[in-house]
Amino acid sequence: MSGMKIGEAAREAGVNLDTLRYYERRGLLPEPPRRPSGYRVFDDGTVRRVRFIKRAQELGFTLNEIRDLMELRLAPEASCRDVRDKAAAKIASIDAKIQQLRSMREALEGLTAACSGRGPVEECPILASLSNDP
Amino acid sequence: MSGMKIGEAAREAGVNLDTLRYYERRGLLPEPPRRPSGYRVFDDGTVRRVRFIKRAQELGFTLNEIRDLMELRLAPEASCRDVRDKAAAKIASIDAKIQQLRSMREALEGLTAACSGRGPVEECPILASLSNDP
DNA sequence: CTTGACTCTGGACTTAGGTCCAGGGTGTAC
DNA sequence: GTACACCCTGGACCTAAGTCCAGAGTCAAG
Repeated sequence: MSGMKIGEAAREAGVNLDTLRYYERRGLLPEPPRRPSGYRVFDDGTVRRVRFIKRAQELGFTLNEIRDLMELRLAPEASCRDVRDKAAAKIASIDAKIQQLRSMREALEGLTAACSGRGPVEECPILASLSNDP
Repeated sequence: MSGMKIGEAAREAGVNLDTLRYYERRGLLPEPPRRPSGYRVFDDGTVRRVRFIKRAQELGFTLNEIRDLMELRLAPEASCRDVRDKAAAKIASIDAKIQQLRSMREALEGLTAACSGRGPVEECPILASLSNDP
């Protein structure tokens, strides 16, 4: 279905209509043609593009990274390897974040293990441990 | 060393001096006494309190959660169990975040495995997979 | 007494990704 | 011929945790 107004395009893509205008400002969507009234006219390609963005976001890419990824599609000299490299870098940064969360988890686990859950808050070993200099 | 001005207290605590004023506004630090000139006067207790905040942040607590945690210390009816429950809830939310990152990682891993790294970007299976409807 | 370092306030700015609003104009179904 | 849904713009607002700034006042050493 081609030639949609912004409301319909937003419904099709599953986003708020302000999000479409925001993506346009951010350079993630091309400036759409306009009707004489100034109304934007969207086509299926744009809707698919928005869904691409949403899926990439679910994989942890930021909007800037997604814009780079999409610009790669237009670069004649870009290779499949460029895309794979970006994906690999993203995997590495996800791994780093997981590691950080694990060590936070471990520290918290250690604290709760020391706490019986009984007694007044003044004797809580968790608070005590946070209060004492390391 | 008691009776510090804000600059020294900030150095002692290892934070920016604006951070101390910000914590005061956010209710994480009590309003300090003032000299006749209006200068804040900090004591060691405040410096320790800031270090407490910083350590709790490293464990993934937000400033609001830390404020709740510290208010617990003043509540006469609060028990050690309340603190342990908050820590346990934080562990659960860390676990949830790790799970989400894992599934992102897995999806990305699947995509890069499908990509040889050779060929032009038009044939990239990663971009193709992001472009196609799920 | 002057110089330089320090402090005060209120408010603006940052990153990321949007959402919402007011005050207009447009389109169309009845 | 009008009621109602839709669209436009620019800018304000949101969360989180600060950082920075201008313009004014204070303090300490030499």
